[in-house]
Amino acid sequence: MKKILIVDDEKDILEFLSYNLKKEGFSIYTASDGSEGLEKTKKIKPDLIIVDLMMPKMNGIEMCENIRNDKKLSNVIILFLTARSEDYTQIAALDSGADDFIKKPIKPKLLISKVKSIMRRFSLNKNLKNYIHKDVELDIEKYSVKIKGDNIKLARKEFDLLKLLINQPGKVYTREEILNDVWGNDIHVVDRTIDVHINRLRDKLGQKFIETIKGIGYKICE
Amino acid sequence: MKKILIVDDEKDILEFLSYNLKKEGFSIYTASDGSEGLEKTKKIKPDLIIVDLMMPKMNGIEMCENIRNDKKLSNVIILFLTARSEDYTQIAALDSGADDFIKKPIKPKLLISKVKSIMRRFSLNKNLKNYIHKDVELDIEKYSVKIKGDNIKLARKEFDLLKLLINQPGKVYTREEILNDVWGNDIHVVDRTIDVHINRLRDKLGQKFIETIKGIGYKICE
DNA sequence: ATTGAATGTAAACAAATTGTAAACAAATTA
DNA sequence: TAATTTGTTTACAATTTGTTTACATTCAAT
Repeated sequence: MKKILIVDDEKDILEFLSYNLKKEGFSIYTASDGSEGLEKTKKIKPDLIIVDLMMPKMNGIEMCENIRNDKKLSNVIILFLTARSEDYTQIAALDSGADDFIKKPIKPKLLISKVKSIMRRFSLNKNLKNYIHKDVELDIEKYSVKIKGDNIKLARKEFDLLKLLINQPGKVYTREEILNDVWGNDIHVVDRTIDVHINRLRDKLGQKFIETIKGIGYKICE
Repeated sequence: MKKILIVDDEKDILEFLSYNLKKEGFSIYTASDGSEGLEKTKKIKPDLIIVDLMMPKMNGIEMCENIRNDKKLSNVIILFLTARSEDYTQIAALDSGADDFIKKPIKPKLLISKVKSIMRRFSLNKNLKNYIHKDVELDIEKYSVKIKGDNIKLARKEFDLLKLLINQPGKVYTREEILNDVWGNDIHVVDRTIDVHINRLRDKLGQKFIETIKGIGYKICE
């Protein structure tokens, strides 16, 4: 289910947006200022953020810039809420990294169709995501892996395995999960095979990158 | 005088674009949704259409498809307005016949130079596009390839294959993608054929120009 | 500390993928 | 039509990748 983070200092607006978007089946998270918004963005990794331009403390623009400067977060979509009186010229000049704008007062129907259409289009190229964790960077489209900027070579199974694990660093993947994801439908392979590939990954990525959880499976160290 | 039709549901953006383009001497027409845009396209026959991808009702892509399917209108140039972080090389809009993209937030100077340059390009020649990567230069119109300025001769399939790959150096193209793009609709060819052509390309362009990603496909080295 | 299950690891082997040359077919050109 | 170029298939070699196995090591529970 798609996650949406809403950042606004006005409770009314938070509730209004939450209500309308929940109804459409999104999972909604909220924050009441920019710094809280940034924190939650890192923790929750939402698919889309709706943020008010005018907030006390860290404002929306700052938050937006912070997110765009963080490679790990750079895939998120950001929509700005703007006051009616602000004209497009001013907003365009900001160039803070927002994807689009929604004008107050917010009309539910418009909001929802806007959110849905942008989600739809972004989800089309979702499988072209890049993952970055610690020194390791992997580019799905280029099938390339970098450590501290240097390219290394992974075999296909190694790449697929890493791609799965790095999806959620810290999450333990059981052997069963791994087999289902990496080896797919009819698995005609002993599960110890995984261990060997993990081993080879460790040789290439460093021994401490992947942790063994005895009796359960493997995970990428946070 | 060149006619431009702008299609967007947001009044602000319509005004913003109108103002900036009128100043440059274009005649501007506007529409606020896809269906109105389609109507006006038929009536006015603009030289260029700027359309927002994010619209409720008939969206930009639909409108674009409608226009491209109408032979009488098919010469018009279409520019899409897209959200900032969308990867425009991937979105479906490309297939629907868009010619180029403008990212939000729109900066007046960029907008104008883009509009002018694309008008110029199209008035000269419809699809004159050249690719240059490293020492290799290919001229689509002349069907010619140069290495360090020296002409070399490629067979047609070799040229088409190179043209595809060089589109996005670094991106891995699977055999399936290559077959679809280079061999087209009904493919009656074994995919090993690709290997042979890759091989011949390597003979002519140097061994290190194209890289094999085992189990996946081929890509041009960055 | 002992024990036993789980995991690490190297080596051997199997399978898959790709490189390459050669033969032939199809298309193009003279 | 003949000659030449281009495209395709095929066979086999070379290489890479994937899997299993056997044995070593680790770890946690007793």
